[in-house]
Amino acid sequence: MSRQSKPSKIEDIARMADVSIMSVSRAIRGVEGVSEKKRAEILKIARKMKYMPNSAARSLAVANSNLIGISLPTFAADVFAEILNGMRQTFDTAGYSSVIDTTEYDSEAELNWVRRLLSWQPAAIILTGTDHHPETRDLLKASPIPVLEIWDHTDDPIDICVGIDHFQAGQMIGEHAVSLGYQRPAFVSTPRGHDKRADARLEGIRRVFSQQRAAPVIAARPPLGNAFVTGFEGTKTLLANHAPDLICYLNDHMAFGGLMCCQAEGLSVPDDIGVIGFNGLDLATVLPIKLTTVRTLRRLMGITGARNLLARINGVPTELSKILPLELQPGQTTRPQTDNDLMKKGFFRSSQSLGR
Amino acid sequence: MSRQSKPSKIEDIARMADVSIMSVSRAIRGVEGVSEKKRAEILKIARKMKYMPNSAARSLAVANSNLIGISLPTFAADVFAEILNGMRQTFDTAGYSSVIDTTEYDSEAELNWVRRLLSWQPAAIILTGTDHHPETRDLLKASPIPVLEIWDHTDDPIDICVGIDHFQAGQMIGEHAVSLGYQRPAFVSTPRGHDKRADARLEGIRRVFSQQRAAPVIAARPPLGNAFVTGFEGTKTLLANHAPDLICYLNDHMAFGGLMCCQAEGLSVPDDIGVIGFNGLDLATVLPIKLTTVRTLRRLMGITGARNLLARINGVPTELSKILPLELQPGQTTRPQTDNDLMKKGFFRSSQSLGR
DNA sequence: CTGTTAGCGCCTTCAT
DNA sequence: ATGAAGGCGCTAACAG
Repeated sequence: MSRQSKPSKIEDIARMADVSIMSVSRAIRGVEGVSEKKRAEILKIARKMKYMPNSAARSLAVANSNLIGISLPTFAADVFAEILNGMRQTFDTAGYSSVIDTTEYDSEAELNWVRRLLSWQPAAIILTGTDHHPETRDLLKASPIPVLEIWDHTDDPIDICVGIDHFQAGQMIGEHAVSLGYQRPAFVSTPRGHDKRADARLEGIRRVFSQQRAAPVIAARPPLGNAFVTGFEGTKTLLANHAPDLICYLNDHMAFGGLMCCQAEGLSVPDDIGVIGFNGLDLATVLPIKLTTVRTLRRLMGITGARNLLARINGVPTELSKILPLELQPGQTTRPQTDNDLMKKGFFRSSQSLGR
Repeated sequence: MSRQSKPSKIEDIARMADVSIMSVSRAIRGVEGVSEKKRAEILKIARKMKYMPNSAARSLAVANSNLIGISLPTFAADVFAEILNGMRQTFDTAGYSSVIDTTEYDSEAELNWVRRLLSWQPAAIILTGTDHHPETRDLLKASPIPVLEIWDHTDDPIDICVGIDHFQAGQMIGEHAVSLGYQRPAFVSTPRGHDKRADARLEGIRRVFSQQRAAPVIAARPPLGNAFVTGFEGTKTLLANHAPDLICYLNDHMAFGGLMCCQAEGLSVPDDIGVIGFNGLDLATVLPIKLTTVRTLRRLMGITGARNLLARINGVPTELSKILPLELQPGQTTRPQTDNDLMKKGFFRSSQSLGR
């Protein structure tokens, strides 16, 4: 096939339309400074000549671009896919393109990617979490580029952030578990230090159990892998070495793997053991029993983050730090909260009235 | 915070190092033409001055970039995430950045994205499937940019392709089902025309059943949504209106939703009804019974595609069209193939000996 | 090995 | 409303 000899540039169009280069530039960008008549004609000719702008040239001239960099830990988790979806839609309609990176939870990799991305003078950069390589922070702090940190929350963001409070999420789970009377909780997570948010949630649970029950929380840390599988395997080793009456999971996928393991081990949920997930994924809606979990507003998070970031790009003031609410969703994988109901009604008091 | 006054450029470094701009350019790019002594010194100064290259300027000068565009239907499917992972790793280490798009199965959206992307003179473009807007094809055919079509297969790719034969996959499922003696098959899919690959697989199943059993295949097409949920819902309406003895699913996630539905409806799998998935996802490994499915090599597909594409970018000859193998994995969600085993041993013959 | 020259395609600025 | 001149930062191509 005849591969296009040479793409046309605005100069070619200017020559064809018998106008100056500037008129073409203005016409194409849609800025004022050309009569409507001229503009229409120029655009017609541009279309006929299959004109395609050169973003590099434009970017060089204006010292920025319509690229937005997005760094995620991984694609292998619906959670980030959903956040991403919410953002991409917003950016896409605003004319931005997404340069995406997956760090696999490696801050060095993130740093290298940020470096490469900055060379494109992107319109903005989005990072997952608030835990980055110090040089990444320095680099971004020193640049005029808007930065959004998403999913986690901090009082000291690089620029702006939208997320949830993972420690509080852990506390929420802990409070609920305590209110249901659980005594020997466990948490199936990822390798230590791998995911700061996971660690924060575990700390939240621990805080509550240590304060209100003086009980430890056993942490199981299966090796990395598919979430369903790590949930399954983590539970298996956990049950082999301990006798928890409740297992909390890093997320719903792992909780599902855990449920399958309990079933395989002949344990009945919630009679023999309780299970709590995290995120409130759609997966849970098809299960025969409703999963106790914490609902996170992932899509909203993506949309909110994108909106705030766009505002910042356009110089409009916006909230620098936004925390999204969490909602504990009691299900059938934990024991019913009869006692708790009674307590609420004031029949008797328990340790619950102590905490927080 | 003091936001960097003005990023340094190679000219600044040249001045500092007391050499010409070109020496700096060569030193930084790592090309020959500078003495090692000079290079070392230049790099040291560059680091000290926190030099950061300007990709737009480079791109403008050399008329290409190290951006690679990747278009996927959606993130909401592990399948594409896995393919993407395989690719990204390869590209990343080769120094490319990924500009990613999700079309949500809309060819117009894909076209618009391709247009925007082309303005960056990317090193390559990757599209999912072989079914595109005609203008997308024209645009890409006319450009000198390498194009990879992935996941599906065609004899007439835009440029090169790596994928599987979805029609053959359907036939594989059909053959297996026929060999197990199923008579009233159904297929739970997506809305008609939404996903060409889904349609191709259905056709493959239909071909086999019509040839070897003169039996139709009922197609259920639940509205779009979460795969687990659509699998569940599609099965529900299917069972309300028909009495299939086998349900094939678009993918393992939907098959899982279907299994949950069967359970909810009081049907025993595989005694009352058979279930076949697609892809061989890790999810299946944690289920109490092994899912009958077709294994696809998604990660390999990503890696192979990336490798071939890199070769093409570098002008090295590579295979233009690669089909990856499929493997039917018999599981416990379809009835055991005793009869079939007997047939293999030659005890008696059946319609099986007719086809193919 | 080193430096000079002349763009790459577009946009800002300043004339008219 | 229109156009001319100059530059964005970098790199081929050529000259020493």
